[in-house]
Amino acid sequence: MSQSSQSQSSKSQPSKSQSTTLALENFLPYRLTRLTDAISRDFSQAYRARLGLTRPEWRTLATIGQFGTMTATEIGAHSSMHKTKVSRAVASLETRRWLVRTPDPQDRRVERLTLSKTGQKAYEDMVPVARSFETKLLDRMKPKERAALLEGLEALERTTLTE
Amino acid sequence: MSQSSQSQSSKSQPSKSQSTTLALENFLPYRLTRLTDAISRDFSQAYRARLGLTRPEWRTLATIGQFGTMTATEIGAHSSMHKTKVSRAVASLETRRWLVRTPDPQDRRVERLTLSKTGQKAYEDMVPVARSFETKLLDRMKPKERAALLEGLEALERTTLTE
DNA sequence: AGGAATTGGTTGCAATCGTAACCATGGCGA
DNA sequence: TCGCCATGGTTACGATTGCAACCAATTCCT
Repeated sequence: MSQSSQSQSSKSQPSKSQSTTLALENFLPYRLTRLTDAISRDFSQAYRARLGLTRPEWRTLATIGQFGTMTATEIGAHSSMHKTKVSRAVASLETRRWLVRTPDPQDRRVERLTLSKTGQKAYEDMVPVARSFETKLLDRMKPKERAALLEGLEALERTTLTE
Repeated sequence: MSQSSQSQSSKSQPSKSQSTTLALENFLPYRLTRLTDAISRDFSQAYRARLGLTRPEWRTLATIGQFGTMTATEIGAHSSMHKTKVSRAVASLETRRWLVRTPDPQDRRVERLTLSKTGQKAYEDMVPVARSFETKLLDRMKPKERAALLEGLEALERTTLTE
């Protein structure tokens, strides 16, 4: 599925003693980035091919699609994106006419962002694609493994993310 | 630990029906990238602060440190990096005099890359740091969760990575 | 033996990204 | 009400990235 990462050279053996050495291929941060890069690159192909979106644009679309109307700051908070990324993604979606800005009458610094009809269509087009991508990913694992992954991820998120 | 990702807006509720909507925060590719970004950013701070290395440079150092002597292509294969990344990282480590290139007498396209004494020192300096980073990460989880994470990750790697 | 295709590695270029600086508005205390 | 800090959002800039093109050396095929 993923051609993005090269294959491991499975034959080469360490020439240094175990204790002085770190096995990169077993190192958790490395494993996570490698896995994540491959998966998110595969998935990004889906929305890039289908909608011509970049990743920040997809996340922005997904967030507004999920909640209906949001401010740029809220989008950033919900999709873990820096505000400059959100700003540029919003600008790009706006020129595509997939979203509309309306000034907030209460606070003129704020812009309320809403999907246009076209943007909404695009979102609704992508939801089943995303769902099936995730399903395919999980369905290749045994039920026990799948459960383990979700439990483990949740635990790691709990201890790592929310301060 | 990680200030890199913003906190979730835990109060906002979806304004769309469940079925038409995708909950980004539960979407596996999103969860993985968010988690991975946070972790690898935290870890990168460690080697950036200590050694002044970028991520490709750290991976290169780690790979040569692990195997002793390698070619650029082998480094890329073992650390999942594009050859241009490896090329630039090697060049940078070379100007620091942390590694040495020696031409391969058998095949003059190839360069054999070895750590200098200084580079070796730097590597040996980082190994315990990396180990303790990983340990700290895992030690905050309950044993059962830790086991689940590792089992789940392995399974996902198995079905996703190795074609 | 002698091109054609492959491999190892580097470089140019355009796109993307994060940091910091910035502008405008709003909240707040004296 | 005035000044000051905080907030929402955009932009300029340098650094990093991936892709494609490239050069040199090797292997393959006939």
